[in-house]
Amino acid sequence: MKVRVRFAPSPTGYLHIGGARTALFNWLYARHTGGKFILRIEDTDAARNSREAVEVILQGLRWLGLDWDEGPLTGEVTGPYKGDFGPYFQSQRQLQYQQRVEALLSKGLAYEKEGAIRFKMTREPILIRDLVVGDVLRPLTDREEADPDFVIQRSDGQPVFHLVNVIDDLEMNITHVIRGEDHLSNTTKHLALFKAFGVPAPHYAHIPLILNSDGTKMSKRDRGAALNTYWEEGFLPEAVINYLCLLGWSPKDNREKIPLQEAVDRFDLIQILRHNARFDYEKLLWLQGEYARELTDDRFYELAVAAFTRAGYDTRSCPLDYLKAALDTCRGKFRLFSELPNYAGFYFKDTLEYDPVAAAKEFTPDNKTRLQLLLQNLTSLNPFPAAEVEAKLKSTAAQLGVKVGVLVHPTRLALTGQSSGPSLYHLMEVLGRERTLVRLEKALARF
RNA sequence: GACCCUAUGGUCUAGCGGUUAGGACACCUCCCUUUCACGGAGGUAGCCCGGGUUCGAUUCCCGGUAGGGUCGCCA
Repeated sequence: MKVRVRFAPSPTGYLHIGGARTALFNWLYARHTGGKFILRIEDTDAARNSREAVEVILQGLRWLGLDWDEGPLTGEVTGPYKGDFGPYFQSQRQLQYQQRVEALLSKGLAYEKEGAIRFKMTREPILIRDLVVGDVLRPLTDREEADPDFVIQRSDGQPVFHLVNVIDDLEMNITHVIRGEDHLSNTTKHLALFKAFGVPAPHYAHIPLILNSDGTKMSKRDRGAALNTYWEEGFLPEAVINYLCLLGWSPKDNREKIPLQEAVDRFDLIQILRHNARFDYEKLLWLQGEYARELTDDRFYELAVAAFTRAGYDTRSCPLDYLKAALDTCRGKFRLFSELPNYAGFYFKDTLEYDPVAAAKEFTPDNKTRLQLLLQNLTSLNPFPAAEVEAKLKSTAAQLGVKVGVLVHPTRLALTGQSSGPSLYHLMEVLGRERTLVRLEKALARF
């Protein structure tokens, strides 16, 4: 039988990083097996339902490159979708749920109480055969012992999660349910429902959760919990995907950087680890740097401009040659695109603010004399290529009898306002003779 | 409270009935260098605890501890 897996998020207004990994593992398994990856929106709770909330999920998956074979095409609940098992919004499948509830009632497997419909739950322990966790025999808890049955339809007529989840998996012919381990205990309910419907249950694979770096549960407000913050901060989707692959799964060959296609080739459910993983932002950043260095020029420019725009810079109004030359000096020097405006904003500003700590250290009487000489020597340089600038800077240092660094640091501060940045000689070439001289003069006035 | 899952450096992990327990991130030192970053060379740091099985347990079993999860007319 062809593998059919699904990712079934609830539209809560954001896509949790753990949810993203669940989607990724489902997607990997579908692509690995040549099966189908289905997106289904669990919007049974009308209060949470909004088009925007669904769009957040769709955008997140699209950004990561996790394309779905069946599911909604827009966030509109009654909108277009692809696949033969739709609609893919639970709110649009009320009829199916009604019929199933009727069936259970007529078979005596469910009953009404105080307006709600309750399912007659088995009293016996249920065996869960999990592909990741192994065989789990789960008896009832003490509370369940006291009242084992559970509500499948609220008194207002709305079906409840456990019910709709099972019915949809059943009717969409889902073969493998890959979901967070937080559902492991609930699986007995689902197994009992499948049995009541007289159909075999899908295979289950409960994957461990992602925790905060301090080991606590990652909730909505925790740093890094919402997927959209990653693209807002300038992360690359390939870095995020790669990192997520590494949480709970390993290619087992001591490599960390895994091309997606290779993950697809090698992924399997039984290799998934059984313990929770803590989210390590630093390691994600490292992978980000790895991928950032490999970007094509065009993509690099595009992401860089987006970052500047987001930070309020109008880079589009400056000459393309200048823009590209400026960005070229930044390649490989930073990891997150959100760092870029601070790193290289000096290219696009008329007035610099000097880092006060660096200014106190570099804008000294001794350095004033030195920069004045440098300014004088540079004035004669025209044109202004990096190699010539470098030679001039070094000869000036020699003339002053100081190491090059002594001259470099105040010069960098004068030209960029900062104590670190792109290669000084190259950024001077990009700024050009005029800007460089003006900035040196302005800085000298501050001494 | 009951039930379930889990346990290799700070973090992600590889691994095994006998290994100098491997890799990566982070951290520290040094080299390279105009700063930063990259790169290169080193380094600190680990099998949760207690029993049992065994000639021998990090590895298998049991117990404890710790962490996580579930027990909703939330999903």
